[in-house]
Amino acid sequence: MTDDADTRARLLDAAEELFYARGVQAVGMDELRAASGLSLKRLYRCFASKNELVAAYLRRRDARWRADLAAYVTAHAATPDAAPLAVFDWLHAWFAAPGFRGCAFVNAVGELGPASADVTHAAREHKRALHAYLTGLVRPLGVADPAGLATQLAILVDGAISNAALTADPCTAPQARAAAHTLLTTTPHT
Amino acid sequence: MTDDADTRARLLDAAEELFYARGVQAVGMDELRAASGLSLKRLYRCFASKNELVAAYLRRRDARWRADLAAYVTAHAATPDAAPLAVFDWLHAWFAAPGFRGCAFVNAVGELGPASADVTHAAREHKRALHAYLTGLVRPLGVADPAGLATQLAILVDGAISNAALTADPCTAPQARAAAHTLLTTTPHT
DNA sequence: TACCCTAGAGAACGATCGTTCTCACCGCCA
DNA sequence: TGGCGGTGAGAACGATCGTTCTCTAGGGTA
Repeated sequence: MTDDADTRARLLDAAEELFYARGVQAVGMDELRAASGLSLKRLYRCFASKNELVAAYLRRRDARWRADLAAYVTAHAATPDAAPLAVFDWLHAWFAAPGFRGCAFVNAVGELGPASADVTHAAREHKRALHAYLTGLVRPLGVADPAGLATQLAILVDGAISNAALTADPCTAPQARAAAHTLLTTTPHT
Repeated sequence: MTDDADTRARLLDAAEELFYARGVQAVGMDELRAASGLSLKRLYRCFASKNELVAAYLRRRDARWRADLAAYVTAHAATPDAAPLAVFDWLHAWFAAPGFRGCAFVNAVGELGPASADVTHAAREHKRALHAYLTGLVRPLGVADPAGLATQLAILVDGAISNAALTADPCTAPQARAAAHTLLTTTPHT
């Protein structure tokens, strides 16, 4: 058995679950070995170091998080106007889900921050991609400044996540949704 | 010399600088000893464990952070209407300050989270106090739902902090301020 | 059957962690 | 002057970390 895609997936599954639930530094490589069922040798053949594994964990989580969000929005938004608000409905469900513990990228940067350039880069890429997605959602609405409005929505998204993580109250999401609704209806149109 | 207030202050100064800059787990007790100039014995007489020191660091940072914010707002807000917006001007200056690295409480909870009840409690108290402060700022404006509006403003504050921390762009603050302005002017009044 | 390459299990390693202990030393009261 | 309680400096301790190494076992090929 070489380090094929299935092996990587199993390892990343274990890494995501443990890293997100307890933080990066609180999870040791031996625990990852036990959770993934792999041997240490294969683990280190997939990722040469813990840093690489952490970076891969963040990259995959970014892709999956945004794919889940986009799938929900396209499934639940009947009209283009409803799409930006559906983002906050998805957040509401996420906040209430067991194991929710805030933004994995904010947590990772707060924990490792300046010590790991890979983590900082992955987090920055995540936020940039989210902003681009939100810009795409508001552009069809014919607003005057899609990028600026997307930035304001992104601030609401991040704020809702942080607030929900600290207060453990999922109802932060409806409040953020209401604020987004206000911003969307009062922003100037072309 | 006993563990008087000056000793505690020096230790907490060092702890705040190091914990905030590099994360809690990345800073060892020996480094705190070197940075504070205290001996390990006195250090452990002030705080019986690292956990207690971390909790004290967060409590003092909460008090100072909110005092600084309140002082700025009272000094720079000419009218009650300007007060909530002044919050975001203060954030703007903070984001641009050297060493800014996001919300200390979000970072600490993300790093230690479920493993430390004291940290979670301190962070929750911080957010609760901020919400109470914002409620006090919007109440004189005669809005219909001061607490709800304060929650929305708190979401903007947290979102601006997270965004600025990840993107290293202080201009998140003006965008959050603009969003706050929209919310303030369109909220129903009594 | 004999050989060899690889994999798994886990011991080993050096570093570092939080915490405690040792020990020489100093100011203080009798 | 002579003990004495408390101090600072740092060694020591057990635990745990990320990473590497050893050793054994097994399966494919000639």
